[in-house]
Amino acid sequence: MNPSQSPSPNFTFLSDENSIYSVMDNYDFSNLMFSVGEGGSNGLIQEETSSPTTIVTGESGGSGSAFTTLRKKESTSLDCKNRGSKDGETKEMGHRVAIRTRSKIDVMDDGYKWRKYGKKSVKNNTNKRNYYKCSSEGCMVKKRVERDGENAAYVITTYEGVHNHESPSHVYYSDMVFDHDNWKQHSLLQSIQTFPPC
DNA sequence: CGGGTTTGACCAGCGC
DNA sequence: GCGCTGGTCAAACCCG
Repeated sequence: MNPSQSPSPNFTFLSDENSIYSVMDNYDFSNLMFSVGEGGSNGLIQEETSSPTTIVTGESGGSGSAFTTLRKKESTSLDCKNRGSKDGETKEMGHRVAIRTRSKIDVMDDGYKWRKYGKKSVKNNTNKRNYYKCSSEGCMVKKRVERDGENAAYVITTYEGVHNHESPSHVYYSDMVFDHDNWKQHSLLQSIQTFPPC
């Protein structure tokens, strides 16, 4: 991942700069924590306990994944288990990214069209967890959205899988709207944009 | 009428 | 083996 790269057109939060500014009022992306787990073993984690936003990416299935680290650290109900693993084997479940964001609204408009298919109350969280699938034909990307059980001001959005299509609101966002000195902020979008192809 | 949401039921994995 | 829990399904419902 290279923060200096031009952003991929595959992902956009919004359709224009004004919208970006407006969404930045709703999502607090400052001081975000960013971590990448490659194969579950070489995850890099930069901890900032006061971070209003947390991103964790990684391939599911690794026993030492960043997901696991986050889960242990924050005791959230974020599901990072490797369901389906057996005897050390890992089952291909696709790329996953978790974003913990202090937000006034529950569902981040990430440019893709989602269809809700489930809602469930989970342990250690009084708030319901919502399940979404990408409504694009043939795209199996899923996301889970839930309020942090410990701090309802935070929303945990977990993306699972990779889109095999471009965002319906296929619009390039401008680097201008981001503070280039804030590498982490830029990385937030980069991490989501760089989903590998299905 | 088509597409999205709601919600109870069902299933599979995991821990005890 | 059993109960708990998370994830998914699908029928009913809602809305534009």
